[in-house]
Amino acid sequence: MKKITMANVAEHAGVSKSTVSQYLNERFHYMSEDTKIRIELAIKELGYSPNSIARSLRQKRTSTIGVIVSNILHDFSTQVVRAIEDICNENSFHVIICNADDDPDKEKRYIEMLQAKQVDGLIVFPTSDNTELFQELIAAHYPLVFVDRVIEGVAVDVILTDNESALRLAVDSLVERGYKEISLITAPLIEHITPRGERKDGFYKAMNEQQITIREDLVHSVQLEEVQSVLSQMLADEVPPTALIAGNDRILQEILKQVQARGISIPNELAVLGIDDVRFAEFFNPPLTTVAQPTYEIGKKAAEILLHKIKEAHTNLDHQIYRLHPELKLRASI
Amino acid sequence: MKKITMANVAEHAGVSKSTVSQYLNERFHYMSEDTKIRIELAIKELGYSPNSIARSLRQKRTSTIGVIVSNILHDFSTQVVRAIEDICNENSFHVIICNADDDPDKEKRYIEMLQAKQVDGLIVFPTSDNTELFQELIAAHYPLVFVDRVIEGVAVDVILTDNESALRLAVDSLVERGYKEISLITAPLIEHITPRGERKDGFYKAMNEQQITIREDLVHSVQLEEVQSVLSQMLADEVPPTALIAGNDRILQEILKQVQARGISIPNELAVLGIDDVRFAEFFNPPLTTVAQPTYEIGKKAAEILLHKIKEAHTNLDHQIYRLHPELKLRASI
DNA sequence: CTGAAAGCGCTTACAG
DNA sequence: CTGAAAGCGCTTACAG
Repeated sequence: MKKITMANVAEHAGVSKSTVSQYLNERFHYMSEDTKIRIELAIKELGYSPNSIARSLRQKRTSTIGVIVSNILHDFSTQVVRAIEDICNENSFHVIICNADDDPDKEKRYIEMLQAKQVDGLIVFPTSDNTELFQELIAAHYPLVFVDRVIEGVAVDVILTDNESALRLAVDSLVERGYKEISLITAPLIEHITPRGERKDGFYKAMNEQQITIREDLVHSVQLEEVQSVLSQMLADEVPPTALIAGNDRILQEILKQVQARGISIPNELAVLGIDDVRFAEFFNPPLTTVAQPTYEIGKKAAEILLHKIKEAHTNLDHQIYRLHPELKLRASI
Repeated sequence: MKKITMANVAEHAGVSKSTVSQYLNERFHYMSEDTKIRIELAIKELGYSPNSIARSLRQKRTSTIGVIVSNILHDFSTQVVRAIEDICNENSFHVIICNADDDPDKEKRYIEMLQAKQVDGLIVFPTSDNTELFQELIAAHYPLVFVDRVIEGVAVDVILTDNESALRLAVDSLVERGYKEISLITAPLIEHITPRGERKDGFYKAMNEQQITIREDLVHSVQLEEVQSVLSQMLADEVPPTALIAGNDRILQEILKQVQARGISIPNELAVLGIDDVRFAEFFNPPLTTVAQPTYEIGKKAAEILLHKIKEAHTNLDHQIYRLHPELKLRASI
């Protein structure tokens, strides 16, 4: 079966390619009913389907956007992506998803790949090492939106959780219940990744507001692999923490592994509160109290802003940081 | 910033477009060192990046494959997709992922969209209502591979878990531990979806081999929303089940919700075994025994077969069903 | 109301 | 060793 092209349809219907093209693009202004029917029939009989590659080349747009997530293993990413897809579907846009695995080189290659594929715009959960590349894109008025992370020196719209609020919700709900020896474990700060820093800052602020003494030995920013040992160490302390805040879903999982292995009873022996409303929170034993990020809203907003930029003839360079509000999911682990 | 094209580079370097194209495609056979350097420089100075849309139009291939998953909410899908991406990356292929949400219409639209985008091949977790469309693709020698589901009348390679083995592993491990009142809950069979049917068949076979009487009132194929009521009903029975097999990850979650709500103790009051090694199995309380599908191997095999077909000049129509072996993850819930 | 022609940015056989 | 020319399958201004 050879590929059927517009030329074949035109010939079969006895009209010109231009007319077929008009038909496909629903520009029926002056088209006679007869022509319309003949083209419709020809398309059906030949089983024609248009080549959008050719169309994109000519039109210089692809109706496709690219999404580069920093790490697809976080539930946060999948949920945000889901929302982006919904909004794009509604607007007849397609989405290509790439996973940078928190690797700036991979991120760079994906940006180049997506540019080569002529996507109309980009939503990125950025790493912090491609600042220059991002600046170039912005200088070229290329539609770009960041999610989750603010990069210094990159003047672009960013949509993220209000991380300080998230930690205030967490700390306040623990303090209300009388917890004082509160520990926070986040991923490493060295990489200057926004949520981590903001969550730590938020933690300090909220603790101060509650006038709880912060014990520096209970605040850790470590790699996933180190969570276990940091935790063992803290639990072996003379005055161990009575409550634990997990900075994200994967840290929470590490914590729960140890809780399980040691048979620690939640919340009697240790209260556990996670940032990110993991899927198993509801039916875990006990059900886990979490702070849910507004993932759907973040994805929705990011897609809406990006599509708006794409539709504008000339993207203006205004930009803004949108902090969306998290929600406490009070369950039984604190 | 205007888009730089190959013509600009050629002019800047003082050579023809053909030569630039040769350079980009690393056909250096006869190219003088001088020319090479001039082109290299021109590319850098102008910040040129090739337009792969134009390239694809000319070459009639995109080095991109499409993947249509039946339902992205299953961990199974994400894991298989991850493997597909890895293999494609290694082979410089790109992947466009679409989620059909178990909706044949959506599936059809995605197939058409991906065809329009001229993807070089398709990996599909098929619904059973687009038989004709699939047959057309095959008749046209279009590279196609199915994952997870066999569709009657569609002669194509299928990669899936050996579902009968999966249920034999499940049943045998329960029987070994003395369980006799074993219940199975799967998703509805009406849709003729392979794993569901095979798992049920596998259950019957394994139970017979073990010479355990099958109680039909403990075998259910129901919608996700009905899992709760079916379960309540069974547990209220005079002789309630002592062990429960969840046909997939989402059914398992429904079961665990009820277990949690009623404070049922696992495995003392009820043993629970899930098909699909969910991420929380390891640190759940108690850790959950599961049968893990060989997700990575399935994705890898599917991608390898598809890429092989794409590289063959003329796809032959041989086809085969590959059943890959599942693995029992023995933990503490049985 | 419809068609001929140019052009999107590449690649590739062919000529020299 | 390099270039001129044709063509991939569309869209679009323009002419009639």
